[in-house]
Amino acid sequence: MPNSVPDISDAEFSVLDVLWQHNPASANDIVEKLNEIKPWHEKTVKTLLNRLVKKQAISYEKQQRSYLYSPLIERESYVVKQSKTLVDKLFRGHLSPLVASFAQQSKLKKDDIAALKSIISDWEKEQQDD
Amino acid sequence: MPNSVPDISDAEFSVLDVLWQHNPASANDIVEKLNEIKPWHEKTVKTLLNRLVKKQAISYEKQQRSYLYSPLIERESYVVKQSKTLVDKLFRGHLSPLVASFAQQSKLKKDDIAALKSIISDWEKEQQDD
DNA sequence: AAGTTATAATTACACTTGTAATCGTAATGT
DNA sequence: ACATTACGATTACAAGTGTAATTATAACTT
Repeated sequence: MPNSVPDISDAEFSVLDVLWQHNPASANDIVEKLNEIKPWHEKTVKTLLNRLVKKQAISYEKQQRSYLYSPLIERESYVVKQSKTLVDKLFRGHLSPLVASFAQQSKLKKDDIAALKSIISDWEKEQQDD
Repeated sequence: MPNSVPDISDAEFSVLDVLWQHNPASANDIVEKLNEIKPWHEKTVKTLLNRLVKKQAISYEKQQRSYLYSPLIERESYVVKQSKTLVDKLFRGHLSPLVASFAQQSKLKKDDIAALKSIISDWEKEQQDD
């Protein structure tokens, strides 16, 4: 069975996101990195780490006195799951209305357009191959 | 100040989504409609309606003994806010990686592709106009 | 008018989340 | 060896959520 991704709260996600960037990492490494962004108390971060361990989202390995943490789930899996959940909920599974919404909000940049074109042409290429 | 959209839980969203489809509606109308999808007790739905009223997401109008509820926030506003939140969180504000992810998961249908092309050509047209 | 009933309002209660503080213990300094 | 400290583990506690049950009240029935 592929990747069953547990529910992860917003605060927990921020911790995970640091771990995805570099791992394994000690609690202190994570606290330091996080503090560039979030003014969270060390104790808070440790709580979040514990909860992530309980949820089996991360693992640790004892190293002397402290632990080295690593992600157990991949960012990709999480991203795919969350994206699908949102698109299903808001657009009944269809992606294009989301893109249209961004377009209407002028949230599309030339980079995005170029990327979209490339995605489309790849998609069309693959259609032929089948 | 434009639409300040309150935080809305998943269960509350389901109720709101029924109201967006047809309003105004009585609590019973909503319960009935919702029960096509969710096996929720009438009491549960009433609780959710109350919470939505408190959050100022919906309003009501007394009609004889019961109330008629209507949305106070537009679905569009909610959708825009949630979409932006997700894209900011997962893709640092860039939409195209989300589309790429869907493409990779084979979640793009011909309809989506056609819609995307149209969005792109509109976008390009507008660039000229400026 | 009194009893019954349909509604809304209030209360309940366990679980999750944000945000730590405190406790126990193993390592470190002196 | 003993005191201090640096960790992780346990506990805390209010707000939000899911999921109703109970209570108050206004309307309908007889």
